[in-house]
Amino acid sequence: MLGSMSLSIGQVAERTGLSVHALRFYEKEGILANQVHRGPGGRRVYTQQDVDWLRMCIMLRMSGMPVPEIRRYTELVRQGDGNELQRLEILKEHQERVRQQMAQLQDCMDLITHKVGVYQDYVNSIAAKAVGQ
Amino acid sequence: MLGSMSLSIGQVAERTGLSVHALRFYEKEGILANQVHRGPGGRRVYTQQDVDWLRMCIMLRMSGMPVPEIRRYTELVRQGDGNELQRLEILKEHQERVRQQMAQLQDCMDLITHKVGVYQDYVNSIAAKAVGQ
DNA sequence: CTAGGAGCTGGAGTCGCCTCTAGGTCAAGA
DNA sequence: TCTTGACCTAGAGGCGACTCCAGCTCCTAG
Repeated sequence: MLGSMSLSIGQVAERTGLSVHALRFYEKEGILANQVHRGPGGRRVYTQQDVDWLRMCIMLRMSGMPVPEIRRYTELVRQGDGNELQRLEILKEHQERVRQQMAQLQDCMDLITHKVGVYQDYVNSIAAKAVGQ
Repeated sequence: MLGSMSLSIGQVAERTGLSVHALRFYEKEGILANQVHRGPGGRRVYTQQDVDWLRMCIMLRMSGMPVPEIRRYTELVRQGDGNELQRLEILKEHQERVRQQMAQLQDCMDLITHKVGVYQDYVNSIAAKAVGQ
C-alpha cells in the first residue's frame, strides 16, 4: 500500500534534500505535523505525509519564515479543526513579507543589471579598441 | 561645497540606515572603496561618495552577497582601472544568483498564495454558514 | 565473528553578520 | 565644574539554523 509506506530518516533526507541532522533538528523543534513513530531499535519511521509536510515547511523556510513561526503554524495544524483563521493569518502575514522581499530583490536586481550593463559596455569598448589596433 | 561635505559616523548611520556598529564593522571588513579619513580626536570623517558606496553595498548585501565577496569587489574598485572584467564577472555571477533566488521565492509565493486561497475559502464558507443560521 | 553502515542521543561547535560592552577621549552647554 | 552625548578601540556576546561529535545499538554481509 503506497499511502502507508514507511520511510527511514535516510530516505526522507534523500526525498527532501534535508540532512538527517536537519530532520532530527526539525523534529526537536516541533516542526512535524504528526509525531514520528519509532520502529525496532528506536528508529524513526516516516510516512509520505511527513515528507509532504516537510516539503511545505522547506518552502516556508526558503522564503524566510523563521523556525519558531513554522512551529506555531505546525502546532495549529496539530490541534486540528477550528483554528483555520489563525493559520490563515500566519500565512497572510508571511505572504506579505515575501511580497516585500521580492520587491526589494527586484530593486537590487535593477541596480545590478544596470551596473552589469555599464561594465559590459565598457569592457566591450575596450575589446573593440584592441581589435581596431 | 556639497561635493566635499564631510559627515560623522552618526550622520552616515542616519543616511544609510546602518548602525554605527555596522559601519565600523564594514570598515574593518574592508568594505569601503576609499579609506575613511580621521578628524580631530580620531573621529571618522565620511564623504557623500562613501554614503553612495555604502548604499550600493547595502543593495548587494540585501540581495544576499556575502561580506567576503563584497570585499573582493571593493578591493577591485580600490585597485582602480584595468580589472573591469573581473568586476563584471562578480556582478554577473551575483545577478544569476539573485535571478535564481527570485524564481525560488516566486515558487514559494505560489504555494503560499494557493494555501491562503484554500483557507480563505474555507473560512468564508464557515462564516456564511454562521450567518445562514 | 567481525567489520561496515545506518541509526540513536545529548550536547558542543560553526558560520555569518552583526551587536554590545567596557573603558576611554573630547567638546559644548547648564 | 560637571554632565551629557557623540565618538573611539578591542574584544566579547548573541542569534538563527544548522552541523558535527562521541559513544552507543542494531542489522547484514563476508
